[in-house]
Amino acid sequence: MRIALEPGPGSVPVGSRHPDGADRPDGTDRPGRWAGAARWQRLAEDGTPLAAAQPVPDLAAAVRAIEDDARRGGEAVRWVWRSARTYRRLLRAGADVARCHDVELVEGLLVGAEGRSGEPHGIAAAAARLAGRPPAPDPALEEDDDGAPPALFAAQPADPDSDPLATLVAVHAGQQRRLDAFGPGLRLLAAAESAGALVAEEMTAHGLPWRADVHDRLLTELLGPRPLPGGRPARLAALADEIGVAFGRPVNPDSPAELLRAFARAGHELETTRAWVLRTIDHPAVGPLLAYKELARLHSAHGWSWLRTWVRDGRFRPEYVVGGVVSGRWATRGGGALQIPRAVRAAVRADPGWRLVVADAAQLEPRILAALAGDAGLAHAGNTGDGDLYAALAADLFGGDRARAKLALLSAMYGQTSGGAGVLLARLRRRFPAAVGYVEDAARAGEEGRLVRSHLGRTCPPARPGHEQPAAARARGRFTRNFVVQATAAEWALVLLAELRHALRSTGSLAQLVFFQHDEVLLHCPAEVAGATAAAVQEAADTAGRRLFGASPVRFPMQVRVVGGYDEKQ
DNA sequence: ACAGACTGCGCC
DNA sequence: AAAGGGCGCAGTCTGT
Repeated sequence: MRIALEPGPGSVPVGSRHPDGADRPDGTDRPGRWAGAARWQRLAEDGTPLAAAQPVPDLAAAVRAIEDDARRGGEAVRWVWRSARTYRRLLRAGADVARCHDVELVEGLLVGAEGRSGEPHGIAAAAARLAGRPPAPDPALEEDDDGAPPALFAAQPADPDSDPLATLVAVHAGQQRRLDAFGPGLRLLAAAESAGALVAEEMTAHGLPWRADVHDRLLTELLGPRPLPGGRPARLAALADEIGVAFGRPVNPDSPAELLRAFARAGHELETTRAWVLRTIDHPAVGPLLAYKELARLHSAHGWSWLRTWVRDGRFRPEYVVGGVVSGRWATRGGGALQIPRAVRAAVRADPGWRLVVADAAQLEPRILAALAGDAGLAHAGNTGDGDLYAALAADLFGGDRARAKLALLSAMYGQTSGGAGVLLARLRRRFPAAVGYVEDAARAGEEGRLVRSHLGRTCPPARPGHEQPAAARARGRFTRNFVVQATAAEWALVLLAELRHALRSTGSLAQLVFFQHDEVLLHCPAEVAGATAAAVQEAADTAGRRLFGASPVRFPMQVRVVGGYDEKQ
């Protein structure tokens, strides 16, 4: 059964915060009541209403009751809501759910699949689309967390369709019909994307354990003592001085233009000041400049000001944007969560008595390609030896040179041909014609202006006009070539997350999903369940492989570490 | 003063 | 002949 849920304007969680206003140390809020005009309506699987809409006086308690009943063997429920903002509010009120249908995320998938990429996919636009009205640009659907109503409903009080619950129910039913027009893949993707939204909200609520004291110590070791706000750390100032001395006059190392002029005066005409270019020239400023660049980046991107902004009560809580990237990868808003540099990963530490389970999919993208293309040879290469696909490939085809094997494979998936990649690619093509042919077909589709789709049906947005020039067409080909692999890898990871979450919930595990980055998951769990948690991750990976590719021989091994700190090898 | 483009680099 | 996919972020530069 499904239940469409609309918290409605003005409903706010009451008493859900700790008395002092802070989150509880375990990252959860105290269960609270949810006052306001919440309503819900029971639906059949196809979205048809089974009963009249009902007001729900205490939403969080009501949701908890239904979920508890399902856990005890009652009917399973899939909650239908407008967006994960509803779930964020439920979580704060102390209610979590097993399954949902996220209307705005599904609308995004459908809009793309129907060849209308770029059209808005908020509920207002979805309702307009359903009614055959021109898709009005989405009003700012941003709604603050404490429940200010979105402008959408406030703006149309007289419209009978402005009943938010009725709109939700109608759009959801329409989505069920539209999903029928596509294969089962898109349905699976819709469910996985929705589950991903649950995971994302829960990960933000749990937070990634982050030791501010360790981070501060690392920064101090590398940069010198913490400077006054806005100030430049001692180590950076010293390096800037060294650079000035090397050039014979002060140069701002943060200004590429100044650096180019300074190098030109010294007889080095450079195109850019990228680090790999600087490494090729012989000048006394290069050493300190490279050191400066590395440390300046650490300071500005993940330094003390980042720490103060993003870490509270021992947790880093990035906001994940599910499906925020065209390929379906997640993005994050603020905090640079997907670019945590290795240099500060030691600050990610499990609580006392707890462990981190760090799991990443080994060589995910080539394995995805093998499965997508049905390339038995490449699948076999991934299953030989100790599971190192690149090493197997190297032994088989590249005289044991793992680096060249990796370059060849990545070139096939990214469209690179420089650096000798073209020759390696030719060798790869002869050995794995299905896999290489698959990405080359995708590249050709892009060059010819056609659309490509992921395995489950996420559709790449069409090229913008002006891509008729050869250079642009080739760029488009590289994009579509990569899209089919990256987007399918992203949906595999999404299904893994959904399966893992399901497994943890159904066993009552205390393990928490706390971080996700493309092909890597971090869990935080009591030490005594770390082994079981690690096993659950591999099981979820296997299940994800079967869900996407059925009986494919391709395996998806996870490299799992059970550690105290994110930087530890094991 | 502000916005947006550009540069360069972190992660996958 | 040459041709490297996807992001977010901070700082500089440019245009208004």
